[in-house]
Amino acid sequence: MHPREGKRSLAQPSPKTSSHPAAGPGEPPPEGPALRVLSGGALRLGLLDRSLGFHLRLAQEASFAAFARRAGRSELRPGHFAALVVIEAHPGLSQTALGGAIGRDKSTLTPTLRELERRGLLRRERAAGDRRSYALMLTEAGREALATLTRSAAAHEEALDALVGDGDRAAFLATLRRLIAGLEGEAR
Amino acid sequence: MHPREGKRSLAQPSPKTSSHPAAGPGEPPPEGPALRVLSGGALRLGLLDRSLGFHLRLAQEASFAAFARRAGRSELRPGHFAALVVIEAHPGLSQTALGGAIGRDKSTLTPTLRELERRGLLRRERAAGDRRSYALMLTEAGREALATLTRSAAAHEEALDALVGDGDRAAFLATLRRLIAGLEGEAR
DNA sequence: TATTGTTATACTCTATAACTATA
DNA sequence: TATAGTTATAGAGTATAACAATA
Repeated sequence: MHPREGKRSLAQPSPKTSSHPAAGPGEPPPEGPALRVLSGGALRLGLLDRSLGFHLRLAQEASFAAFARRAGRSELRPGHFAALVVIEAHPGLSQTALGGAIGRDKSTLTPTLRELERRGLLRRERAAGDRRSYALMLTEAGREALATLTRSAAAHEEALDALVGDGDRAAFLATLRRLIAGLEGEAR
Repeated sequence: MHPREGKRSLAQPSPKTSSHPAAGPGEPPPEGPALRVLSGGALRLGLLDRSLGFHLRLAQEASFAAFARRAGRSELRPGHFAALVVIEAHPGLSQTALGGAIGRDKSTLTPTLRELERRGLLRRERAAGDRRSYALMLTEAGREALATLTRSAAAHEEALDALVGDGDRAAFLATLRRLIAGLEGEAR
């Protein structure tokens, strides 16, 4: 597929927003680069064969790829989708607040929001109390675009559920949440 | 921190190497952008709250971040680590083969390998039978650097194991593998 | 002074295309 | 002609810094 796919840019450890892990200078053995060696079955990697982190990485990439296949060719990229989701959930929020929610600097959102506005998917109104900020809200077209995207997402989720298995879904989700919470706690 | 951390670049659907999922034009709702809303606890996202794909994404990012914290400040980035791992496992392989294994174009590896060579971590010898290609192999320093990185990785794995729990580790890993295999199969 | 959003810049990662030297 | 590796170029995503308008 395309260039820039779901790679994970790993950078040095620096203080970033928060979520995106960037790889510090160290490096992410388990998550590291997208070693599809294991999955592809071409070459084998000793150490990584049993690594949870590595498999978590592969599973996430595979899931991401599968979603991308289903979503098809809309021109909405991930950043757009994220913005739509959060704005729908929190109509009226500011650009800075949105950035905080999805872990992006406000300057990063400027082109994204402008594009969504250009397409008529969102409206920006100067906030009543503070005329420096904009109150973001979806237009009807924006809600529709999000709904379409959401349907693709639902199909994707069904595929994941089928692979995980009904009996294991709850446990699997619980384990993921445990990892998320535990690792975030470790970070602080 | 630094700019560019571990972001995930999502691009449009174009023909890429292969593994990296890149987000097609559609978009990856679940995996999409790094919505740390859920985790951070700031805002809430309706639909994504129960999404396996989304949690997979968050868990992977958290794991990645945790690894980066442990790995510390070596100057080896993810791409470097990946190359070292694969070369150690397959001494003598060519640059093109390495690229295939980790899902990167050969042109992408040129600077990475040059850097590793410059640091004395790997040697490139013209292949005996085919003088167009190089046979890649780690130097003693390269093996040591990899060992250090591996130790960080091991500590990271222990942390993950602890969070997952002894009783669930096998099941969790099995589920991840099922997802990986199932989604890859779906791709073909 | 501090904050919101915009603009100008810069940087990483990755890719495609074209080029050189082999095959 | 086809392949290995290199170089040139491009593009996506993100960030920091500086600026204007507003608090």
